Amino acid sequence: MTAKINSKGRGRPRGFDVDAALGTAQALFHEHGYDAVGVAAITEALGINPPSFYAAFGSKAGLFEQVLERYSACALPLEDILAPGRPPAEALAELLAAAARLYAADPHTTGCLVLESARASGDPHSAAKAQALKAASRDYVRAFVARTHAGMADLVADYVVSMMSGLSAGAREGWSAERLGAVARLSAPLLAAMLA
Amino acid sequence: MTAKINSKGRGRPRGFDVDAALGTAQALFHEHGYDAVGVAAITEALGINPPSFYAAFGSKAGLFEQVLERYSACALPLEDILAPGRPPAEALAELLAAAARLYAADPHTTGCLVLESARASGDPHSAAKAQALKAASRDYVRAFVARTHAGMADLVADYVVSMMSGLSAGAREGWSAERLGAVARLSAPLLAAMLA
DNA sequence: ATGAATATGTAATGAGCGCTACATAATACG
DNA sequence: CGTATTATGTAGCGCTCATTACATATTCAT
Repeated sequence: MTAKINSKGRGRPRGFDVDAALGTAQALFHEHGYDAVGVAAITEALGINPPSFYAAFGSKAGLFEQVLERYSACALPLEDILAPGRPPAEALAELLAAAARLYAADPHTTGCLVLESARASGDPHSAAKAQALKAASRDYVRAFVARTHAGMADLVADYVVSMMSGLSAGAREGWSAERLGAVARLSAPLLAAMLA
Repeated sequence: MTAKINSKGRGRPRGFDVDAALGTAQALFHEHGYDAVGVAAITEALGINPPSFYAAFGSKAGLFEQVLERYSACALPLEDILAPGRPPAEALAELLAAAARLYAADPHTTGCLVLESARASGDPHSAAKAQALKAASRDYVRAFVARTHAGMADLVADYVVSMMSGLSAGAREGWSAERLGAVARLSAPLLAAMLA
């Protein structure tokens, strides 16, 4: 096993910034999808050659998993929006509003990378990883609701995740942030009624 | 231009049923997606060779367009459910319920073929066709609502289409018809309030 | 029968895919 | 210094993809 203490090894130093490369790859995957982005496109965007790519990331699927985790870690701050003790209806309404804002923020990276990657296209292993991350987010919502409204937790979590998937699909077709926000806002009274 | 009067031409008769082949291709595309289904898989499933395939359908993209139109024509009877004169809130609620039922009816062909194909993956022309069909359905919903509630038509149509996309995404991950139906049913009071 | 028209089977084409051998360059340790 | 270690550049691997030449088979019209 390679120890991979990257900071200062013995050999030739790496000629490119790995973190910046992850960001570039994330943008490419987000804009065009996993299947449509080839290794050649990534190496060309990074100004490197295939061997450097494989030495750093192992494989295209491996890079994509890193990108997925990087995205889901900092894209939407679930921990902040769904803070324990907060009125659940209000928190979930803001979650949908934040999603609508985020999904249409950059016209090059519309929608949610995780939700849009959770399809059975191309590599099944990568799609399974995205589906696992989506399920984890759903469980996070479910647990947040269950603290105050145990009986409604599953149903509410399914509804919120479904609406987020719908917002992501709309964003991918070019719907504006205002248009998505208007749709997201419709769920607020519904959530308030369910979580009275 | 080839006249294409297929019924009785002069040459050698076709050795397979074109309509049945369209159905087989529809099932393959629906289960695995456009990119994941190669021409080889289709010809093998049909028991024919590539030249017969191209003589009958022109290209993979051309076949997919035919499949998309075939699906959107008979998958969900919009004209019946959204019959003019029907109470709009009730009709739209049934539309969502019917979608939930349809999307999880066959475990091999989950979700909506049109909505799931409306992503920018692989061939951009095919994705554009699916997006056009999705937009057409949205406009159909919009026109139905506008007959009685002109001011709410756009917003309601966006909401309904977004929820259908969310239901389709859930179906693709194996959610049962009951689970999808429970989510769909939540929108009924919301629609009733909007279209009072 | 003869020829025009259409479909089929065999086999291959060029392009792109993810990925890798191999030699070379650049660094750290002894 | 020499040597081990790591990264890079060049070039190409085997594979799958959608698509097609080409000759052959089967039908209709004359």
